Amino acid sequence: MARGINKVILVGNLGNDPETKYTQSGMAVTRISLATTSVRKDREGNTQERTEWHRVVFFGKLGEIVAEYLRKGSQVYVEGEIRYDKYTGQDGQERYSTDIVANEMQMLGGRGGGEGGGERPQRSAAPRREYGGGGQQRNAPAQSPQPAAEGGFNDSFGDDDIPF
Amino acid sequence: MARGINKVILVGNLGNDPETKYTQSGMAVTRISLATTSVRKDREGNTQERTEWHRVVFFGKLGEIVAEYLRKGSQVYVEGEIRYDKYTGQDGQERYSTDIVANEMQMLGGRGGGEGGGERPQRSAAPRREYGGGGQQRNAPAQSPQPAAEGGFNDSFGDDDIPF
Amino acid sequence: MARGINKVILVGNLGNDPETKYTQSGMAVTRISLATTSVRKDREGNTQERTEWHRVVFFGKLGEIVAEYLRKGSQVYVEGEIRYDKYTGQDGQERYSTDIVANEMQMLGGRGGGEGGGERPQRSAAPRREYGGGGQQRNAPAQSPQPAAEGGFNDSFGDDDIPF
Amino acid sequence: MARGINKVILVGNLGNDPETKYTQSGMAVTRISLATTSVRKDREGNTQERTEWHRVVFFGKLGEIVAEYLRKGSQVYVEGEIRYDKYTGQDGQERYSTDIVANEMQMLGGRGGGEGGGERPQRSAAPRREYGGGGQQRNAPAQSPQPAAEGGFNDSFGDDDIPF
DNA sequence: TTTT
DNA sequence: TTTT
Repeated sequence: MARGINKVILVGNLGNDPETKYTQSGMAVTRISLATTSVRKDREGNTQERTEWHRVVFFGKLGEIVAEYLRKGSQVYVEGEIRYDKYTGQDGQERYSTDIVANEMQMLGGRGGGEGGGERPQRSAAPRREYGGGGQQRNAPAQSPQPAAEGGFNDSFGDDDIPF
Repeated sequence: MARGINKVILVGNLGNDPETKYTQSGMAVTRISLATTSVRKDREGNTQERTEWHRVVFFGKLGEIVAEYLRKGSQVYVEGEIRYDKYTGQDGQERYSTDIVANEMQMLGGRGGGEGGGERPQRSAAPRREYGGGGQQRNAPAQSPQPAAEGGFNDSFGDDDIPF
Repeated sequence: MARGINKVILVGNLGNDPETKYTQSGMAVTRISLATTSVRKDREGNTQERTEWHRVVFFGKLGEIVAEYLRKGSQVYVEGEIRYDKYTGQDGQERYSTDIVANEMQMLGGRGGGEGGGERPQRSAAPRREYGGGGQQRNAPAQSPQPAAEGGFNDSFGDDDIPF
Repeated sequence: MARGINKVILVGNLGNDPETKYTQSGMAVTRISLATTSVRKDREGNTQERTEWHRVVFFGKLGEIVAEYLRKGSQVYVEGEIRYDKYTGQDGQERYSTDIVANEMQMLGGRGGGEGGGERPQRSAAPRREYGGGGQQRNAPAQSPQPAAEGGFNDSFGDDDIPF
């Protein structure tokens, strides 16, 4: 029963390799620093460039995938939500941090990115979701404005099962 | 291993009450017609208004919630993906349809909307996702730019469990 | 020549009335505090609720509209980008802040929100965009709440002008 | 005074080279066919893959940029809105089409994509956006007669001018 | 700290 | 600080 939408969509490049730690229960928690640069013209007509560095955190399976496939320089699509935290530093001072808690990730560009591991294939990841739930299979070819069409997709329920 | 992002975000009002049918396996499939109106100025400076009517479909539990809580006139936030289908009409002609397959929904405005059922409380719904997975509980107060802070939130793993 | 996408979409309620100040050049800068609440189940099955308070800032005309139409309690859709700032406090300490710089806003729910000014009509606002740019006008027929399709829209260029 | 949000975010690859035509008034109208592939597991645990082919249209300056920099195979981020159209075919039959009218585009992967033109640098494009709206006049960079997008940063006012 |  |  959420009240509100808190959604972030980022496309950017990693400033460093991902850093992964594990919780006591063994869950991966991977962090990346993601740059997004935007450009605008100021009132004098000069080009102004500004880069934001996002702290993005991936939990669980997603964290493992990020750790394995992303590297410094990798370009990535991330979807998640903003989380603001307050904590007390070692000096007793209150500090604030802002993180993007990712729930979807997609590698871009077809190459892993920077240096090593570049041979990784492009892939994406998100929490599994089951579609449909009905009976037999249907073959509903995708609409393709192009000659060659895509193969059928399975709605997981047969034609007779479709109520519309 | 998806290749691509196909994401739709809509905020609009229902043109009619939702229509629900059930698959043979008992899964709800609820459809709504959702209006979004945009306004632009043409080059003559005249205001141009245009309404798009989106066919949105909700499966399973989400379909049941939509059927129960939304009515003609209800304002709603919908997130989903575009699905293009091709089928053959009774006249043997090929036809195309475009649907938004919803995976998240949130009622807006606090009132159900139109006529009946208006007493429904505001609520939202999306496929359950489990967060974290670690051990004990932590109390990580939300960052509040203001004096009074938010109560703790449970990351499902204790402080000692947090690797950062 | 931007490199990256930095996009935030929020739906939430104002915790207080908007606060507006003006730059020396007379531009409005309006700030709101926007709450989004999410709910998840922890691994024990307990419902966990957490509210994020977003600092959202609106510049210029958008800032004026927000100041005029939104109130404490108002529900609103906001689109913008994340901006991280670092500054030095009066105590000489470095501090960080995170803001959502809004570029689109839409009032939700049909009522202004909280207390006064509730009689405001629902409206939205965003930087004006010109559509089309071509020749004559087309007719923009009424909308049918039904079948997916749309009647004509005014593309600001005549049918003969449409290259497809 | 829009009522509603109609937003589409796509990341995909072009199935063919872009096709550009010009209106009588000389505005570019460029179309691409963009593939997004998603994967899900059906209830039998089998992997199901489905590709949607989106018809995306870019007007004005954005259309020119797409025509120049994108090629078959290029990976691209697109933001826009859904537009449903109804028209009458040569056979007198009513037909429907669905287009994504883009207002923002960003090339991904650093390489143009498929075959020729691969040497193009990565870049992005969106209609210029002016921030603010206050006092004197700012320099308003040329506007493309087209869609439009959002605001952004570029505070265009000095530090002393910032009221927060 | 990335990327161009 | 909102909202439910």
